[in-house]
Amino acid sequence: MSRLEPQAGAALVLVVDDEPAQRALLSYNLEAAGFRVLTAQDGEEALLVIAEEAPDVILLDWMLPRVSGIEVCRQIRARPEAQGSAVIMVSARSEEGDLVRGLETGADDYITKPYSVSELLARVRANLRRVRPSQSGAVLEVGDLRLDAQAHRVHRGARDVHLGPTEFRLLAALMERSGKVWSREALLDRVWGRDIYVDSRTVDVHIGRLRKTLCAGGEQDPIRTIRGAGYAIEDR
Amino acid sequence: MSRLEPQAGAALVLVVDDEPAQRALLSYNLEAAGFRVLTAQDGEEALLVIAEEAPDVILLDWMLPRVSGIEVCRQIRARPEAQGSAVIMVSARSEEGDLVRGLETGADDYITKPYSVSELLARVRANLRRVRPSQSGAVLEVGDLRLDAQAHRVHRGARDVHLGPTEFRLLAALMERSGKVWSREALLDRVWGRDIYVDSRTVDVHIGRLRKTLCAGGEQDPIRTIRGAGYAIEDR
DNA sequence: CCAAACTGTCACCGAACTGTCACCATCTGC
DNA sequence: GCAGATGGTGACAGTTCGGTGACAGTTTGG
Repeated sequence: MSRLEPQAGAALVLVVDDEPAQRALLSYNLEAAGFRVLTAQDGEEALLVIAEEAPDVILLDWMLPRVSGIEVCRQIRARPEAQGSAVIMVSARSEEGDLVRGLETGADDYITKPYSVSELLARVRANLRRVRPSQSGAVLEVGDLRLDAQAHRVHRGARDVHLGPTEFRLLAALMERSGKVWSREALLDRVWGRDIYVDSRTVDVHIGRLRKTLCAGGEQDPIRTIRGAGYAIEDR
Repeated sequence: MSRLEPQAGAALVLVVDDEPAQRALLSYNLEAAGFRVLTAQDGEEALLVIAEEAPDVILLDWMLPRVSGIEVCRQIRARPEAQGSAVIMVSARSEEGDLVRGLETGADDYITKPYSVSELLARVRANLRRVRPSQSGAVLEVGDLRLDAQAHRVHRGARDVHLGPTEFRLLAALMERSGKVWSREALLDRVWGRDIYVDSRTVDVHIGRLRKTLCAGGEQDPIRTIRGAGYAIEDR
């Protein structure tokens, strides 16, 4: 496996582990596979990072000092910003009770030590595929809309629709969670990136442009405006 | 665990296994946990069922006659109707290569035999939570009222109800604790926020508007006024 | 190097939403 | 039945919010 440069659009993985050596090992392997990696050494730090960066996948060590992993997991799941993240618990124990408790608490998956690098990466990718379908070349479908992330192509029914880069990412975000209401801030984060500063009204303008293009054939508007809250895309 | 009747809204699980005894065992346990269950004895039958019923979760045995589970998994993933399903591979072998191949092929999860019933159910539920987020959480229901916080949407029976932001939050508060009597002050706190000061009669006006909208189809008023105390919403 | 495509911001407008009031119907205790 | 308290509601005016055309700056592709 060759070393890849993490790109701006690469998936973001948060590693939560109290042992520096573990963090370094995981980070190294994940970065080598092209992921962007953040680390935290305890639950408290993890929650801070999550609030700021909204990682796509969270690797959470079971044995944390002070607060147990399961408790951290529960806290993470209680945060609205973390709804879009997948949580993978990492544990030295393979006792079934732990597994069950972990999953019931809201973890999405579970890896038992010792694990191989390929298993780790497979798990991370499998979860990523679920949480961020558009980042893994999947084809998203909502109603008569089809978005092929790999081919960078959008169809409305039989019609081929051309979108600019921003509108494309915007539509991909909306379609990834159809029905979910995205606030303007969440969309800015997701589509424009965390550190870019643009006026939140800019989202409106792009939504307008997106609507115009999507409905150029006289179709019904698939984007719903929720006054005071944001936008959502919907099947009907 | 007591035996539950599978309800109309219950999640649908497809069990694919060639051994009748296995199918029966899995079906029994899943049904006992309240799931609706379908079965198929090979990949071909599975694909037929998937096309017709679009199950939420598919439990796929690795060792199938004629066509291997991994091949079936690939075929399932190729079907657009199966995009909304989670695939859990069930295997007797725990070799890592299989796991990796399974996940890379598009399986969402993996259970190794022997597994316990609680592990099975935990896995199914965890995957369900991902695939059908609305079936496990943010939806409030009281009588024929349904409020989906994620989608910011309200239904009265089959009718789609449109509410303004304030009415939406007001209804959400009432529904969150159905039966509880909310004083005007408590509602002001909860819906308008602690530091905003508005006349407490304003609550009355919004309750009135809410009632009008909720009963626009001639339905019964779901909001009860408790003279001298406040308001409550109720199932009846 | 130029034209076309794409972006972000602004200003303006209409629609939606809000809070308050006045007036009336009910209810409560006496 | 009466007076006072309580709750329902239509009207209204002020405010906020979202849609959109215009425009200028920037990037892209040939």
